[in-house]
Amino acid sequence: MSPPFALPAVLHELVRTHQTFLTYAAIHTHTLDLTLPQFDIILTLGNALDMTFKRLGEKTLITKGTLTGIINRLEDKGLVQRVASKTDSRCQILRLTSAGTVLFEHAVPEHLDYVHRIFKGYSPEDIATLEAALLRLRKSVVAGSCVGSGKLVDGVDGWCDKVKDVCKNYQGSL
Amino acid sequence: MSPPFALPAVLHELVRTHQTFLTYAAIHTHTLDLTLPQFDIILTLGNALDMTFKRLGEKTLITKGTLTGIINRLEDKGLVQRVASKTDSRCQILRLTSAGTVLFEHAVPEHLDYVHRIFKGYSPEDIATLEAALLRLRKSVVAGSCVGSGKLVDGVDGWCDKVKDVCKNYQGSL
DNA sequence: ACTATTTTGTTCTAATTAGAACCAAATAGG
DNA sequence: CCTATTTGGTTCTAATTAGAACAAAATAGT
Repeated sequence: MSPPFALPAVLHELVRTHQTFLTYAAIHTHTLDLTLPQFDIILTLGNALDMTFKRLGEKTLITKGTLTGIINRLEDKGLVQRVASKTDSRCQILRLTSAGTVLFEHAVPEHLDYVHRIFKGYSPEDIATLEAALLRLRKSVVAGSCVGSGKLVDGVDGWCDKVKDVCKNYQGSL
Repeated sequence: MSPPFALPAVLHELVRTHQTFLTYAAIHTHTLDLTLPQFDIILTLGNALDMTFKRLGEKTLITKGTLTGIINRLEDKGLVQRVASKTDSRCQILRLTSAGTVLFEHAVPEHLDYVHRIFKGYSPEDIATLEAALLRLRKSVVAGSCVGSGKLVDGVDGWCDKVKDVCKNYQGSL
C-alpha cells in the first residue's frame, strides 16, 4: 500500500536505476584499482588534448573542490600530470601520463564493451526514446525550478540559477 | 564531434538528470537545515511504525555503515530516537521524536508540492512510460551483470549477486 | 544441547560530495 | 592607466558513500 506521503514512484525509480548502474560500472573499474570518478576522468582526458580543470569539471560534472582532490590521487597513481598553461598563469593543463595512456587504451574499450551489455535487448529506437525521456525530465526539473519569481520560499534566492548551472549545456562524454 | 571512446549518451543523460534532480530537491531540504539523505529518512520514518535499521536501509538504499552516521546526526538534531527492540536484542527501533513528527507533518507536504512541480507538463501516461523505461533499464543492468558465468574477468566473483543485491525488490517510498 | 553459520548494528577507513573562503591572475570598464 | 570585478585552482569543512572487520545475538543443523 502506498504510504500517505511519498515521492513520485518515477523519481524513486530514477534514483534506484542510477544507483544500480553505478554499482554495475564500479565493479569493473574496481578491477583497475580505480573509482568511478577516477575512471571517468581518465576516459575524459584520453579523449581530448589540453584539458583545463574548468573544462574537465564541466565535462564530468565534478565540482572544482572535489576535482582537485581526485586529480591529486590520480597524480599519486602516476596516471595524470599537471602542466602549467603558457597563456594563462592561473590555469593548469591536465594530461594522461604514458601509464595513463596505456591504461586508457586497454581499459576503456573493455569498459565500454562491459557497459554496452546493458543494452543487449535494446533497439536503437529504444535507446533514443529513453534518452529523450530523460532529457525531457531534466528540462522539466529546470522548468520546475523557474516557476514563479525564482524564489522557493522567502529568503531563498538563486535556486533557479543554481539548477540551471548544473543543467548547463556542454558537449562531451560521461 | 563524438569522441572515439565514450559511454552511451543515454547513460550520460541518466547521470546528469539524476544530478539535476538531486540539486533541485536539495535546495528545498537545505531550507530545513537537512541534507537529502536526512530528509529521506524523516520521510520514511514518518510513513511507518517500528522501523529497524535493516528495513530503513532497504527502503532508502543507504548502506548500513552510512546509515548509522546519519541516524546519529538526526539524533543530535533531536528529530529521531532509537528504542531497543523487545524481541531481538540486536535490533533497534527507529522513531521520529515529537519535533521530528512536527517537521514531518509540515515539511513533507511542502516538499512533495515542490517536487510535483517537475511534472507540471506531464500526463499520467507520460509518467508511467518514463517509470517503465527506467525499470526496464534497471533490469537490463542486472541482466547485463548476469551474462556468462557471473564473472566479469578472471578473479572477480560475485558481481552478479552484488548488482542484484542493490536491485533487490522492496516496497516503499524514496 | 551443542556447534556452526548468519544476522544486526557499530566502528573504521578511504574516497567523494558540495560549496564557501581564499589568493593570484585575467578581464571589464571608465 | 587605474580601479573594480570576475575567474581558475587550492584549501578547508561537514556530510555522505561504500564496504570491511567486529562483537553479540539469533538461527540452522545435527
